[in-house]
Amino acid sequence: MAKLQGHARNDGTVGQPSSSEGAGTRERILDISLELFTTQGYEKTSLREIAEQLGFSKAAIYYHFESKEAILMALHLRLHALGLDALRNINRETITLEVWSTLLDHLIDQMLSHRALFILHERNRTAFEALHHDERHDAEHDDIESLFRSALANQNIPLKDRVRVACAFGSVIVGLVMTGNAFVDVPDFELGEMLRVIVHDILVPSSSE
Amino acid sequence: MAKLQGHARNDGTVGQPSSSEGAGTRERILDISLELFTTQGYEKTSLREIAEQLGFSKAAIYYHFESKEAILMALHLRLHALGLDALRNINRETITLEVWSTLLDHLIDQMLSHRALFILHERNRTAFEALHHDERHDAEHDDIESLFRSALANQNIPLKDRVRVACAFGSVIVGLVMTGNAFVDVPDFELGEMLRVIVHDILVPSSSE
DNA sequence: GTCTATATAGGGATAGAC
DNA sequence: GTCTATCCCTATATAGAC
Repeated sequence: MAKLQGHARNDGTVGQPSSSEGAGTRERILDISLELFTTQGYEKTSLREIAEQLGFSKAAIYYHFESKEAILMALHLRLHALGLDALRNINRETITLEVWSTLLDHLIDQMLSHRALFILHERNRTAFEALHHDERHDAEHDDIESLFRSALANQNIPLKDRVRVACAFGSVIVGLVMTGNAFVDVPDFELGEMLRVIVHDILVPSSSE
Repeated sequence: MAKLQGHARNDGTVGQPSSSEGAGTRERILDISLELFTTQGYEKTSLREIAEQLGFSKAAIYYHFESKEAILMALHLRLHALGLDALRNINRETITLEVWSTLLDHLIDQMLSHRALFILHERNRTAFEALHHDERHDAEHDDIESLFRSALANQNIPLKDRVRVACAFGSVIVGLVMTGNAFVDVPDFELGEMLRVIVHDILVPSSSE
C-alpha cells in the first residue's frame, strides 16, 4: 500500500505526459475506468477489461498506477480538484438557508460540467468509502458529501431546516445523476435553471412559518 | 442459470420453514446478506463472510440458495412484495402533479417501514441492474424506480413538471436513505411529515406560474 | 440441513524480456 | 512504455459424507 513504484506518479497531478508526449496514457486509463466503473461498478470491472479497451495488456496499467485502488483514488482526486473550496471554507456553525441556497447554485454548475464524475461517485459509494478508510489522504477528507453530512448533524440548525437542506441536495443529485438518460436532451443551462428554482422553493418554502 | 437445484426454493415465496421448524434459516441468510451487502457492497461480500456470521459453513448456503445472485434476487423480491401495486396501476399518460404527490405520500410510508431494503437498493444499483439483464423475471420489471423513469421520459408531461417529480423523488430518497445516520434520532412519523410537506412544496410551487 | 474437501475460474499483482 | 508469463490468492460452486 505504502510502497511507491519506480517511475509512476501516484499523486494527484493532473499533469501532461512527463517527457516526450505519450498521448497521456494515464488520462486515457482514467477515462476508460471512469466509464466502466460507472456502468458495471468498480468491483465488477477487471483490469483486464480496462486494458482490453485501451488496446494493450493488463500489466501495462501497472506502469501508470500502483494498483486498481490507485485508479479509483485518482478519480476521487479529480472530484477534489473541482473548485469546491468555496464550499469548504464556509462557517458551518452560523450557516443559514440562504447561504445553502448559494452553495447549491455553485454545486449545480459543477455537477453540470462534470456529470460523469458525480455519477461515478453516486454509483460506487461503498468503494469510495473503503478508500477513505484505507488511506487517510491528509487532514479531514473534505468532499462535498461529508460537508453536507456534517451540516445535517449540526444541532445548531433547526431540524426542519436540516431536512430541507438534505432534500435540496437530493434534488440536485437526482436531477443530474440519478435520472439516467431521462434529461439528456435538455440543455445544461436550462436544466440548471430549473433546478435552481426548485432548490429555492425547497429552502425558502411557501408553506409553514 | 436455468437449472433448478434439488430441494431449494428459488421462487419468491416469503414462506415459513417447510416441514419441521428450522427457525427460518433462509430468512436469516437474507437478513445477514441485507446487512453486509449494504455496508460493504454486494460484490465485496463473500459467501464465506455471510456463513461466518450465521455460524455455519459456506456450502450450507447452497442448500437454501442456488447462487449468490439468487440471494440478491430474493432481496429484490422483498422490495417487490411491498404493497406498491397502487403505484403500478396508475395511468401513466394522464397523470398529474397532484397524483404524483399522493403516490409519493405512499412511497414515504413504505420507505420508512422498510428503510434497510431501500438503502440496499440505493447502494447496489449496478448489481441490481445486472439482475434485470440476466433473468427476465416475467413481464416488464416494474419496480418503483422504473415507474419513475418512465414518467420522467413521458413527453406528454411538461418538462418542468417532470423535473419537479424527479426532485420530489430525490428528496424522499435522500431524506430517508442517503443521509446515513443523520436523522436516526428523529421519529419516523415526524420525519415522514416533514418530507410530505417538502414534497408538496416541490410539486405545488409558489414561484413561477 | 450442515459439514469437509475439492474443482475451477478469475482477479490483482510481480518479474523480467523487449 | 508495453509485452508475456507466472504467482498467489480468494471466490463461486459442486460432490459426497454425516
